[in-house]
Amino acid sequence: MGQVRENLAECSLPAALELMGDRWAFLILRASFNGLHHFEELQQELGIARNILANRLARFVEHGIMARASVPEDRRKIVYNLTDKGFALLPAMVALRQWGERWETGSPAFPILVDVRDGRPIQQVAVLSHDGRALGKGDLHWALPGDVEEQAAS
Amino acid sequence: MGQVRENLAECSLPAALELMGDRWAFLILRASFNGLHHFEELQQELGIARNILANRLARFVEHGIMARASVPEDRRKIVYNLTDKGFALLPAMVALRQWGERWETGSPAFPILVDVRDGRPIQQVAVLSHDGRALGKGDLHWALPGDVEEQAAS
DNA sequence: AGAATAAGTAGCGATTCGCAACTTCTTTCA
DNA sequence: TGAAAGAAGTTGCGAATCGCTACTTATTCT
Repeated sequence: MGQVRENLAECSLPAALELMGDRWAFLILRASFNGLHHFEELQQELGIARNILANRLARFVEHGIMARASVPEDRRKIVYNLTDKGFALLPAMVALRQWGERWETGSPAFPILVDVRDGRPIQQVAVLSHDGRALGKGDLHWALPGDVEEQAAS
Repeated sequence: MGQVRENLAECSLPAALELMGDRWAFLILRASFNGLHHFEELQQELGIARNILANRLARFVEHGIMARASVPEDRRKIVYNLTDKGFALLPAMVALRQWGERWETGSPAFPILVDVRDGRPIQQVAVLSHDGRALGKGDLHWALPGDVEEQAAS
């Protein structure tokens, strides 16, 4: 861990943070995941300023994590829905939320996410090895292309 | 999904975002995870403004995700190290990075994280059911306290 | 002693945030 | 059918934050 100095500029983390790296992005995402799809709903529930919300929604649409559609039955209304790309942020959001529960609020914070099939709570989001072991502080290191292919072949 | 309207105010996500919800927080965290522990190292590698970096490090220390210590051998130097609380943000960081790789940059972005035991790459960070199935778009819903205890007893 | 290094701090212009009021289009209601 | 209300923004403006550069302080090297 830490032997390889990653080139920070070419990494995908900055790209992700450009979109999601502000105080509202994940909250909007979660609200949408929670069934809020209209501008006014989001604005009132989150308490976000209207211009900021408008700006974020536009950026989300621009970046393809939300789709904007007007409602035929009521042409005043606009529906914002998560795309697959937007839904793919769920693990990051859940990880952040679980971290907050464990280390900040301390409480399990209902309602919780459960598997719809058996109603059981989801696991802690974790970094797992290829065979499913949870990897902790000393279990990880950075590898360059050559190293990995070599190991995969063995 | 979305039937239960979560009380957004009492959730732990805002608490997490208060600390990590800006463009630099996760980048500093990753740099630290990557073996950068000094002010000047972080500043030069990330290209972050000095006052902002100082401010973020102070906040991280204040919130207990980093520990600040002076180096006995060279008393000019200060070492910043991740605490367990800070390390616990790794799943969120990796999830974000993997999302960026998959949906933004498109490339696997070396170096990659591998299991130190067998050198194999880590899995995709995902939301898993109690028995380890990856849960997707339609596989989740929100549950209130009563629902969950009921299911757990069965 | 003098120069260099590490870790900040201070000043200041530029950007972003957040609040409140206003606009536009559409729907409902009397 | 005309007036009021609802939905989705937009605009203006003061406050806070960001980012760049220069400066400070303490320590170490030569």
